[in-house]
Amino acid sequence: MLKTFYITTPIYYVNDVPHIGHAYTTIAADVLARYHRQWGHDVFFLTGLDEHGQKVQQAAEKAGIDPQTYCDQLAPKFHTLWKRLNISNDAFIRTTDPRHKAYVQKTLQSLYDKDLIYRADYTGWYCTFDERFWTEKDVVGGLCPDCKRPVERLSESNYFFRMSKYQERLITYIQDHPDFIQPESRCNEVLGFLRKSLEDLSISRPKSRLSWGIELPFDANYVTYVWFDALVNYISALDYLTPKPSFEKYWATHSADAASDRTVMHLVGKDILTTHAVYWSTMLMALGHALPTTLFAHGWWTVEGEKMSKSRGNVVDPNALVDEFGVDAFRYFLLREVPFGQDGDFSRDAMVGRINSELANDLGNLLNRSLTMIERFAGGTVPAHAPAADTEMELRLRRTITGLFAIAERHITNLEFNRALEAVWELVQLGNQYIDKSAPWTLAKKAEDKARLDTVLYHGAETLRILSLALHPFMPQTTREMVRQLGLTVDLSNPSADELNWGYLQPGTRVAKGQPLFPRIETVKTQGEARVTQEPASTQAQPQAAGPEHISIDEFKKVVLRVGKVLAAERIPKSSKLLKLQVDIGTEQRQIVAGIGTKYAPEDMIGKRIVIVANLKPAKLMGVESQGMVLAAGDDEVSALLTTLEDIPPGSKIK
RNA sequence: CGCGGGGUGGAGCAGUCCGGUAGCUCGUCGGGCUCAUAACCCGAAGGUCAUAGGUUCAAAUCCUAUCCCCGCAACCA
Repeated sequence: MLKTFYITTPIYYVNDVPHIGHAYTTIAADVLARYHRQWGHDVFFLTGLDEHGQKVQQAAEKAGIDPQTYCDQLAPKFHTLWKRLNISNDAFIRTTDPRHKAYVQKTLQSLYDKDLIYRADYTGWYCTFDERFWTEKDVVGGLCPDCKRPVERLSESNYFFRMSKYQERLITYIQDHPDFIQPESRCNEVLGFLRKSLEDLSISRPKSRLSWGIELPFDANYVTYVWFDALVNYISALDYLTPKPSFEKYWATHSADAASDRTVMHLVGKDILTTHAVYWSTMLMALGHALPTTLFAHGWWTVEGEKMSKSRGNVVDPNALVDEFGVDAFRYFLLREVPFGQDGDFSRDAMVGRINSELANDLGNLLNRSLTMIERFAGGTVPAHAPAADTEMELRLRRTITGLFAIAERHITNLEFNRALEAVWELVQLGNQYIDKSAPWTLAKKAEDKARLDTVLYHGAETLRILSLALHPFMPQTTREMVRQLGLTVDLSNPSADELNWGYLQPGTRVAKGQPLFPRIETVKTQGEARVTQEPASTQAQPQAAGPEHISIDEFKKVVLRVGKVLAAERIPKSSKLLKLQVDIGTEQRQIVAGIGTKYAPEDMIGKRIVIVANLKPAKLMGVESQGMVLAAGDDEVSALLTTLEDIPPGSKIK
């Protein structure tokens, strides 16, 4: 029976344009899909968008359009990017698809009928932003532990999925299937999470506060929780798409055994591991379905050493990178640079380094020099391998080639893309060494070395053909160009058995040398340091908006500023930057907490005249009351305190 | 003692679980080659493996303590 391989990315939440993280998961999934197709497996590769929920509703409101229009506008950004990145997904689904909605409702109804969903009253702290309730101990200082926004006390009647019922079964399952959740550290994380007692999951939201969702089939006053809706996509798509991918084929009959001929693999970012490992797994148990074979949580990218965030304006736009470096260089870099389960750093220097050294110098140059020699020394057609002319070098090259696919298979099966590529590059290097040691340019000078020359040229070309096969899942476009230049018209995505073996390349094939695969990216040398031209064009790189709007003098007068003299100062324990100041402001003494500890030592502050906001509402910082605010200059970090030019008495008014 | 990750030749990393010649890529230096995208190949230099103790015949690896860095959290009022 044909092996099946069902691979999914998360369906991405459409509250923003796609960034490098989306591209990363999707490219990894694409490599796996292409790899398995190449080996003749029956692959279904699903990706799509998650379009319901509060955040979409809010984003749409902000944009002044209805949620569906909002989603319709954003969806093409993803869809188009996947096309540009040569993503070979079999379907691109959206949760606002009526067929998906119907399936979710069917699912909800069946769980309700089995009494696995029940209605109950719940009172708790609710965070609007995250659309979830928090327990008493989670909520610190009235703030959501996740997003730090204020939570509100809310009591409402909701529908709950009996998730707690499956806790023990899930723990046992995970322990019995060590390959289910990967990498191992993430598996331990999930088991750690499951040590706490699992509660039932609220899977409804009253329409009164959230209408943008799928209506519960058994209560029209509610829509379903966005995660319930989203997770179901992994099975709904198999059912409703046309032509029907078939749930029976890709999922129902699969066993959790990794050696089975049915594989179901979810790739997710580490941030949504729990949702998948716990919510989705228990949902599947309740539905009576098998769990996925593998749930792999990959790492996150930082950018130039910093966390990527919209506020920092350093969000990497995959489109800009493709524009500048090309699709395959981008795909290659992401998978080569960092082990898939770990966090990694994206930097231009690192990317340019890999492109120049590995793609241009090693791989591209190998093709270029090989073809040039075939043109120059063999009249432009692949010469025949003369077995009698073999040396230990040819044997070694062929041994490496023969072993390559097995090594690559092992690494790709383990999702160790970087290792698979390392293994391929060993062959690239061996190819370059082989040419150097064989020195065809010398052989070409003597007629009696003709057989030897032909053998070397043939081995060079055939090595490149094998390389194009091995690299095709990673760099589909480049590898097609490689075989084109080798004079072949093969379909790398669906090779015949012969093509996978040494010796497929026929003597007499006319090569078609073309442009270098990867032109070197020239850097500007500045004081011995390699620098590349420019930072990537950021989508946010707009000039600072014209300053804040004007206020009236009366508005300014609302702020009471006074000169104060610091009487005492001390660090607040366990705080990195907070100082507690006792300040004389003439009429009284104030205790002020200031975030200036990174710049000023407490002893430096004593006796200093400072400027404070005297009528600010008191607030507690790390449990310490602050009755005012010290004025200081600086953007992110405080760089200078304000004081007065003359020594005037504390309490003096500032106007 | 908030949680977590980390400190290994100039840079970035592997090795640490299961003690026993410190490895890879880039960079540097020297050489070779001239088919090739100033590419390729060969060789070399360069590390008291954060620090201090301890266990051991033997420690980057195990134990203890300390210092430093980076995320996250708590705080720029």
